[in-house]
Formats: sequence, structure tokens, C-alpha cells
Amino acid sequence: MLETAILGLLNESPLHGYELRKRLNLLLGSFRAFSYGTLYPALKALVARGLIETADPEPTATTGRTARPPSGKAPLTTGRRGRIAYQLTPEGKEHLQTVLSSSGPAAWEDENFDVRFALFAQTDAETRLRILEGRRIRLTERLEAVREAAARTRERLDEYTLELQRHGLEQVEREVRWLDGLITTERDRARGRDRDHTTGAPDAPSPRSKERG
Amino acid sequence: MLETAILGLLNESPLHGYELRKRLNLLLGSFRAFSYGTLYPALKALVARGLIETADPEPTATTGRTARPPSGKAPLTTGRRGRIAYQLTPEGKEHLQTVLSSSGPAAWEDENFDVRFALFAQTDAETRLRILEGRRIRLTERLEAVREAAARTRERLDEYTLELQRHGLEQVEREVRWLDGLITTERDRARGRDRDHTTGAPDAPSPRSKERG
DNA sequence: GACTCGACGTATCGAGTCGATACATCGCGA
DNA sequence: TCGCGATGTATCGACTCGATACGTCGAGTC
Repeated sequence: MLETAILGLLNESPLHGYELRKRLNLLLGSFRAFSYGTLYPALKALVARGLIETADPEPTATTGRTARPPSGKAPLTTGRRGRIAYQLTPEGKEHLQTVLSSSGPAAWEDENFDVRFALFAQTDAETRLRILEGRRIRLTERLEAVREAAARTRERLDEYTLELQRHGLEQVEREVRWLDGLITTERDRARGRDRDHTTGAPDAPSPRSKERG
Repeated sequence: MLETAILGLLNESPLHGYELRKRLNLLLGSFRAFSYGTLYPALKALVARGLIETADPEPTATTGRTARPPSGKAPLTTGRRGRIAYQLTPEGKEHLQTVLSSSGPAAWEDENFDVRFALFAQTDAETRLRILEGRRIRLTERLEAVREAAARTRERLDEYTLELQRHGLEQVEREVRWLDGLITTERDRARGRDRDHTTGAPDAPSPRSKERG
């Protein structure tokens, strides 16, 4: 799912590897932190598949730091200030849209959910809701399984193991409640936004109508 | 750290791979779940290092099912009821004690802490406390780093990304509070167990007697 | 009896990921 | 001028997972 995260970030602006990694880790918060050993091969693979291509980075107009002029030699091995920026190709945009509109089990498993959630701003409302609900079911299933396994164990465990299990269960329960809140919010929004249809408008900049918080 | 978990489990009773994995995953609760592709190579490596050795499993005297006699051929490829039980060697026990009494950074990093915690029943009180405190510092450091990184970001993120970050921070904060409770419990126990020779007492808490309260 | 099915049990493989590391440029302060 | 830390690209070894293969065994089921 690293690939999806990359495509999602590049859909907002072209970026080079170093910056991409920083944003990636910021995007996923304190959860995951992809390393270069993962990122660069993934970029290569995406280029090979024609989903992204190299490009010039934005001049970063906010600060005065302009991109350096190509004064003199540029040892092609690794360019002398060798920024290699990437941007989506049309195929990449298309592929990203396909992925973002999918909501199968692959979207709500542990290793994918946070990436998909981080890209919710680019995901349509219906898919958001389906992913949240699928994730919720997945977690409650696991809750059930762990509780059952613990009950079936006739060996009595020491207090530390029990505390670890209790803590783990509590974490998952809290996650479920978090999802409940998100699902409620999404349903409310869907009700407020839509009376008869209107499934699209994924770009629509956030409706500042905060009056009904 | 899989190796430590294996040694810790085998220190209680000899086990074969299948059972070992079940207990391993029960031990670590809903956190981690080692797979066979991890377990069996680890067992091999431990045998090669002389820390564990094959043994006969316990006869499971509760039910009438006795271990089968070696009647006839036993295709050595995978024994016909090919349970291969493992037990600690003296070197293994010694190594386990060394590991369990260590409390360096390796003990409280993400990938090790839960295993070490699950083996707290076999760990002495002083080491328990050091690991818990080290873990707490580690988490607060991360909290600080993430908060700072978020503050330094001038790009304003969409609401979903923000929510993901908020949720992640909250999880870690809750983890810290969990550790606080455990640390308090451990300190109280140490006080109850030992009167005068308190090792560090960096907090120097007011000696209020809560046993009557 | 013959059939399937699911639990038990050992074992490997490919793919994905991390952490460490290497190498290079740049700006900055001592 | 020197080192140092941030920026920047890139690879390697080690670890882990999920899927899969192969095999035994007991319990149904018709």
C-alpha cells in the first residue's frame, strides 16, 4: 500500500524522494514510518509501470530559496543537487482513482487502513463510509476471536500477561468507538449534503459551513 | 526478539512448534502474531546455537491419550505423528536469564517491549521498573517529536489527516498513562517488599501510607 | 465402507519492510 | 578552513508475513 500512499501524495503536487518520505511519515502520524529502502524501490517500480514520471519540483515560491541554476557540471551519477521530482502520469491518475474508489477487504485490513484513511479527502463519501464500516466489522471480529481464545485457555496466565491482554483489548475497543464516531459524522454529512443523489464532487473544497458543527 | 519469547515460553515447559505458536500469539494478545515462516527458522537457529534441544513432549496425562509407541516405521522426514518438542539447554537457561535481567534501550523499543513485558513474571522487580520507565521516556520523546513536527508544518492538512494524527497522539498518550499506572504499582510493591534500601527513588514521593486508606 | 472436512503438525518461498550504511552537496558557525 | 548537520539518492542484509505444500488424524455422513 506504499504505492497508493505515494500516488495519493503526488496527486497533490510533484515531490522528490526526500520530501515525499517526510510527508509520508507526517501523513501517517505516529503509526508507520516507511524507510528509504522501501520508498526508492517503490518509486522505481511505479516509474517502470508508467504510473509516475520524473519532473521538475515546484520552485517553492513562498521562501526566497529559488531552485539553483544548472551552473557548471552535474555529475549524472547522482545529480549534483540531484533532486529527482516525480509526478503522476495520466495512467497514474487513472489508477489512483480506481484504487481510491475501491472498498474491498484490502482497504480495511491493518496494513492498508491508515493509508486509505489518510487519503479520505480524495475519496468519495460513499467509499469512505464503506471502508469505515468494513474496518469496524473487522475489529469487532478480532475482538470476538481474542476474547474467545482467552476464555478457552484453561491455563491460568500470570498477571502481567493478563494485563497485556486486557490492555490490548482495551485499545481495540477504543478503536471501535473511534470508528463509531467517524461513521456517525459521515452519515450526518451524507444526510446534510445530499437529498436525492450527488455522489460525486470529490474535489469540492471543504464546506466551511461549520455552523451546524 | 522472537528468540527471547521462545526461550521464555520453553522455560515453563517443553513445547512443539504448533503449540508454541498458539501460546506465543496468546501471550502477545492482539498485538503481534508470529507466523510459521518466522517461528521454524528461529527454532532451527536456536538449536544450532545450542540454546534449545529437541525433547519428548509431556504425555498429557489428563486425557487417556498416551503418546503412541514407535510401532513400526517412522518416516523420518516428518515423523508420522511428527511432533518435535523443544526444551531449553542449560546454556539456554543461562542465556535467558542474561536477557531477562538486561534493561537497555533494546528492551523498550516498539518491537521488543511487548515480549519483554509478557515475560515480566520471570523478570526481577528492579529490571521491570527500569524497562517501564525507559519505555515511558521513549514514548514521551516520540510524542514530543510528532507534536513538534506537526507544529513546524506550515501546510495545512485536510481534516482526515488531522484526525488521524490526533487519534495517533491520543493512543500514545493513553499508553503513557497506562505505563504510569504500572510504574506506580511496581513502586508500591517495591516499597512493600523492601523497607530501607530503596535504590533510586528519583521521585521521592511523599511516604504516605495508603495501606490503611 | 468410502467420502469429505477440519484440526493438527512441520516446513518453505516470495514479497515487503526496516535499519544501517554509503556517498555527495550545501550552509553555517568556530 | 574545518567539521557538522541537514538535504538528497541509493543499496544491502536481515527479519517477518501470508500463502502454500505436504501429511496425519478423528469425526461425521451417506
